[in-house]
Amino acid sequence: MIDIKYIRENPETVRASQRGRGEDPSIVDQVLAADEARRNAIVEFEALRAEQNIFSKSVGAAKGDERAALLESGKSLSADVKAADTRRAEADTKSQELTLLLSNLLDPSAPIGGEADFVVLEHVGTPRDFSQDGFKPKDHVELGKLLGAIDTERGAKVSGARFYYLTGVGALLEFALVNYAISSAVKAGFIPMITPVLVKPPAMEGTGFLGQAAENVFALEKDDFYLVGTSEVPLAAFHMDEILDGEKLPLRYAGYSTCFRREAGTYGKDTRGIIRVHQFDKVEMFVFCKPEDAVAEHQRILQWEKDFISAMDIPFRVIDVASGDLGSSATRKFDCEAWIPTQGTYREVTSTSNCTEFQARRLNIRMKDGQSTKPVATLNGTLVAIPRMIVAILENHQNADGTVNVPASLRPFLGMTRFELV
RNA sequence: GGUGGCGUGUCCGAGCGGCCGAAGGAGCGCGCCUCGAAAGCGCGUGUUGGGGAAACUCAACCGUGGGUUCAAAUCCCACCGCCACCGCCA
Repeated sequence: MIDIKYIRENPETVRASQRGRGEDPSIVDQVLAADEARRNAIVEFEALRAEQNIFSKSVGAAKGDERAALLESGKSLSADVKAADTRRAEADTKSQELTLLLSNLLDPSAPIGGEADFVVLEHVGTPRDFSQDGFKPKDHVELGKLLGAIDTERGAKVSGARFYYLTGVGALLEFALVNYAISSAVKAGFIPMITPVLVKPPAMEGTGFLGQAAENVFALEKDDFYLVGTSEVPLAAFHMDEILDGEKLPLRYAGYSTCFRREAGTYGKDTRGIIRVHQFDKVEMFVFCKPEDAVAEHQRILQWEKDFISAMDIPFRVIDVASGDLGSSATRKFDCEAWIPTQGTYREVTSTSNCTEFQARRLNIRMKDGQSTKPVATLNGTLVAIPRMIVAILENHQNADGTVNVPASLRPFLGMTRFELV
């Protein structure tokens, strides 16, 4: 949510931001109109209520006949107050609903455009030249089968398309990745967390996933729960309705959870393998910090992401995601994309967003800063999303015979240096 | 799933129709005392929104949402959460 005061004072900036995202700028004017109506309704209600408060006190003080007479006249006042209260509540709801439709303000340095208009910020490492090694790389599905690591057929049999089993060394690899991720996060000062994956509507709404992203959210309608698509949701909502001590910021959490995604509108995209699946595990970084520190913190999170991928010895690049592809909460987003040999391209493995105060306002998370109380900034970033990292590791570190070398950083966690054929 | 109890300010805890934004205590802040500190004493100490240069003032907030009433922390209903005991269970 954008601060309504800010919208009032800078409507043109907000309109421009909406346009930059390819969203409707006229919502801004609807928001302003609704806000005006809301404020008028409040003034009206408060005036009546003040009158009634004075009246009620006089009744309390009166005795006998005088009191009985007063009681009669109080009834119509009471009805007026009630009506004004109803109007106030309606105007408030309307204004709230409209304000929630607005996406976060755009960082002016974010590239403008759609999914394809990202800017490449840097390349790290060099894609391996398999012709030098004298063999054609196998894709992760094939390698997964040879190593007994991934079973997509049985995943489909049991749960349908985009489901899979991690088996044997595949399962071990997940545990190693998670352990490596959590232990390095703890070293960096993060508080490790295991979060709920079912959340109630306010948590989902507050993090901004029920807007344009709603079609990708699994819902348990019978029980009024949503399945989270990322632990960003329960981590952000962890401090919902709280006032944090400014001295204790930044608060950094590393959450491990399963993630569920409907992947609506991706029919025919990445249907092979485990690049795009309905369920996977992920370690997510989430930070609450002072608004003025958010940009620097965003860079820190990006650095932790780069460190992780580098530790896996995977070549990757960093992109500055374009305005139309940010999601409603982010003011700016950087993705790290790993080189996938059999696709001959870079694919997103991690992503970090600066949500400024957008989520904090929706979730009512504030900080004490000296005398004043104001919303905090929130940021999130992937430390490791398991399936995509497994894809990158298997494909990049494979040998001609189908065995796969284990990256040095993972060896202590796996107790092996190579995945052998089964 | 059953039964009983409970949700009040930073915390503990009283209030159970009007004089209650709310006693008392702890904590915290300021001052006195002291070489300094503790103890002691005095004063102060919630949030949000509106008006005002300010003093100040108006409205809302006692788990959440409804209802009754001229008037609700207080009565009624529903929901949520917590605690205890019983049953069941990873």
